[in-house]
Amino acid sequence: MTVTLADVAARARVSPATVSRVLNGNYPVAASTRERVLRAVDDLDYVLNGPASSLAAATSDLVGILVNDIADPFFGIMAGAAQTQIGGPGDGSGRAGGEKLAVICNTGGSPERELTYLTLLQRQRAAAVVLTGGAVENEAHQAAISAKLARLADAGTRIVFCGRPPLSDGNALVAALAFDNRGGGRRLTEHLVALGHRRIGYVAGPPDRTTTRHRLEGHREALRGAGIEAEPGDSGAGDPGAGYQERLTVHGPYDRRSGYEATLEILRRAPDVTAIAAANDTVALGACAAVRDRGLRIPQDISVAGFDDLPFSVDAVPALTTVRLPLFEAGARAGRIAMGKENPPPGGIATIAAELMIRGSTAPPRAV
Amino acid sequence: MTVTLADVAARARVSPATVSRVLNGNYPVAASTRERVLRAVDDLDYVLNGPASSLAAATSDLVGILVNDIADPFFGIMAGAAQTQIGGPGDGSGRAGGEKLAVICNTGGSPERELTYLTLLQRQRAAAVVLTGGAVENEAHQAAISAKLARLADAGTRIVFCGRPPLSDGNALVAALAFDNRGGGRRLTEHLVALGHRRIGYVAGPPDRTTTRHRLEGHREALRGAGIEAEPGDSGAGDPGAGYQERLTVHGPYDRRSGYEATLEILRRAPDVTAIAAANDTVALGACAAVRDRGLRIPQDISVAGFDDLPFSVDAVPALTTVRLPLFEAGARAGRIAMGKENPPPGGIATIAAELMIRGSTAPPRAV
DNA sequence: CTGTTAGCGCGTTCAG
DNA sequence: CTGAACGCGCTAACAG
Repeated sequence: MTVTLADVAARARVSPATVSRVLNGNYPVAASTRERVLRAVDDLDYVLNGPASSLAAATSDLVGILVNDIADPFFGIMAGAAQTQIGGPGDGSGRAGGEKLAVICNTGGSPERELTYLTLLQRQRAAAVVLTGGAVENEAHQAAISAKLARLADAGTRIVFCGRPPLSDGNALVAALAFDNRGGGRRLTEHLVALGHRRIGYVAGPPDRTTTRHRLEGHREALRGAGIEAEPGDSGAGDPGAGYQERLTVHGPYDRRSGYEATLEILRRAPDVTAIAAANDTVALGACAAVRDRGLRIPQDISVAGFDDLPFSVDAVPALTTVRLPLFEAGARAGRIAMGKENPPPGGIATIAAELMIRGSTAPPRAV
Repeated sequence: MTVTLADVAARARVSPATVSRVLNGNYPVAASTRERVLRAVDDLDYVLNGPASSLAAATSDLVGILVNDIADPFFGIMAGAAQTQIGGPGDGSGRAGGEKLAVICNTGGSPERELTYLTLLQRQRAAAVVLTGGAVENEAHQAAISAKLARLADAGTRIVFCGRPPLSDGNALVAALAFDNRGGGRRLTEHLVALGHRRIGYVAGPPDRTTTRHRLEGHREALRGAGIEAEPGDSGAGDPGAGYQERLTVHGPYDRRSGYEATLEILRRAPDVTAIAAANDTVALGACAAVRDRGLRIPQDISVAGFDDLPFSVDAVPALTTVRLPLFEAGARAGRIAMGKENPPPGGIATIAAELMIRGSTAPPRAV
């Protein structure tokens, strides 16, 4: 029923080996022969059997791209960018030549699913794997992932991190493009402090993520630098032992709803905050909604800032002050490294700068 | 170097066939034997060779999900939802049992790349393919796609459309979940008309997309129903032969920038419009920005409406009136159909309702 | 319930 | 430059 290499060979009056050689193109074949073969391919509408080919060659043309949440443009942009470098433009014939099949796998942020996908990719003998976004900070999982990646690399799969810090165990088989989340977080809060803010709420991401931790650390660093850290809350409210900044930090998932609720909570705990920094733009949007629903104006009553500079942030009203991450560029670069089109950064690790984008959602606090 | 099924068999003191049977789970095996085999698998850290398995079984566990633009949450949400139904939750071991590998392929809206991906998926002997979003309306491409899909279906690949109208040639091998774009577009404009708007600008999507056409047709239908269609523009401006509504419609890509520029253009052509309907929410955001940059207020001076009800629309200020599409539900259902967990709709085609969401961005026009 | 026997369709030697 | 033979690792009949 299905047409095989042998059928093509028969029609082109050559041996199967010759057909294979034309198709893979990495072997000298007489022009006239190649012509005949290609005609036969088209005539018969032949499509290479991927599994058979991969089995014989011991490699496949699959490249995996792992993301935490594909519905989030943060990942969509990186993954799409990586795919542009991997999928190849095609030759327009739909015949599919040497292209790789770049495939995006949605882990939902679950380390188990991440491992499962890696195994699936390993099973397919993937040519490369790109892991995007922050990692979960759990020693057992980190170790499991690291071991799995080592085995993949061992089998010839190229591994690239994108927007993800290098493995803590210093696995050198992996090229890593890490975002400067800490620096970005620091500069953002420094900006707020420079405006005159002293009481700044922070809506953090899920507690066990590297991204969350780094951004929060940057925030705290800036506060400390301004001598704000130790400032006590009005004693009598909140946990006695908890510092003011601790009370002003609320963790939650990276979504709008979390930003909304965390902001209400912060406003409840400390009605005198003059600014809210959010872990990312999506969360910031929720924060804005909460601020407005409480009858407060942005930025006159409260400043709000985000992180990532996703496309919609400029359309918030007022436009969101945020930290720009070059998601597309980073994704594309990761894709190129995965394809071997570009060399990994020296030392295997590159830190990608984060740029402060000052817009309308932040302003000096009301006169105290 | 790499451990094979035979190695596992040797260690478990059974035949390769038995190992295969416990791994695939679809054949009776004594509990004690299975136990031994699984232990051997873990001991040896064995990972099934996907290509070999696919070759022998003549099917793979790959499921493709084609999207036009993965950076757009419209597709991200559907694709992510589909993947939840396909990837399976995993058993937490990272060992990867019978799960399918759901992979997202980004076509960039290009029919060539769509074809290429289909070929790649065909080459991999994919178990199923889900095509999401509007199709390009070009007869040659439609025919090519249809032929390719027929061949895929023929080889046992299940095909599901999600948010995409059925093939015009009535290819019955495909299950289609189509959005009621026309009905949604109609109801949206009816809402504007009911508010009292008569001069309504329309920012349409790319001209050759089914989604674009259907939404625009719904819009025109509503105008016609209200007897607005024939209303002439002030003669002397614009193409002599063009009707008023034609002049008020500007096409462009489904992105923010296009919404911005198209809206400026509409405002230039017809400064007296009182409402702008956009082809989708992203475009509507750009339209809002343009309206504001022209010094006009929403909705007092101009009403703006979107389409899709993406998560951020409720956070626009004022919140965006739009048409809600159940993207997640549709994606999940498509995923289930692709997996054979749910039967295709009767006749192979289901139309999914679109719900009008009235929010703050639309209001009656200023007193005329 | 388990072992044995054949291929699945292709890439890659090795000769010519 | 081309053809013939072999085997990649696994599943699917068959037997037992």
